[in-house]
Amino acid sequence: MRVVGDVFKALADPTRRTILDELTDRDGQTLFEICARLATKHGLGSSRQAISQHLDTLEAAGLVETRREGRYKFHYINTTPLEPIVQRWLRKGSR
Amino acid sequence: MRVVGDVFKALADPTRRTILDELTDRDGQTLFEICARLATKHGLGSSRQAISQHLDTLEAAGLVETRREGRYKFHYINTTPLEPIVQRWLRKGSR
DNA sequence: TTGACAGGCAAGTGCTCGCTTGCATAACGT
DNA sequence: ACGTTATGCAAGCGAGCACTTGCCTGTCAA
Repeated sequence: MRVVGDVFKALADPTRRTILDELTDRDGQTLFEICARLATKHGLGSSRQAISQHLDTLEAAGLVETRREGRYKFHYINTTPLEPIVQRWLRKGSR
Repeated sequence: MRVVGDVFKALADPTRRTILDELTDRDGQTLFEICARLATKHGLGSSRQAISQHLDTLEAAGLVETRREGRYKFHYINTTPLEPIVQRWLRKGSR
């Protein structure tokens, strides 16, 4: 069962936010692609297992969806859970 | 120094999100008011010190601003840091 | 079939976080 | 002045989290 708090917990970690940045820049990357580009472009030295667990967390929150193809697993960002999150407090406050 | 990650960390805890709900419903409450209304309306049995620390976290993130008046300290919600947070990934992905 | 490649599973570790506990400070009423 | 009310500060504890380590499964090319 997926709850709202999972989205916030997934966004709490800076590495996971950078992963979402990467998938925003180039959608549908594999695990190894993400590892390589995080190291080069963002200067993060996270291991493969660490990033794999981060992707699991993001997938559990519904922010990342995956597609298997042979021995490759492609990761796609899904921004659907993002919008209603903040609107919760913006409705009455803004305008 | 206030960083972007503080906002996400502040939103990661369900109790702090409920506090923001309460301040959205009635802005400018004191610490004891928030404690009482969290207990009655939301069924949360958090102690005074716990909520005080949560308010410190929210204030450090810029989501809550305070105003001293005598022995009372009023807490006001500030939704300004909220909007640019999610827009970061919604730009390219949605629409 | 053998080896290399892409990814998964699970136990253990160190650190952070939420919460408690206990005492301290400051403002107000009487 | 005294007690009460509203809040602050700081050390300590237990649970959760990010990360590592080690091994295992499945896929493809030669």
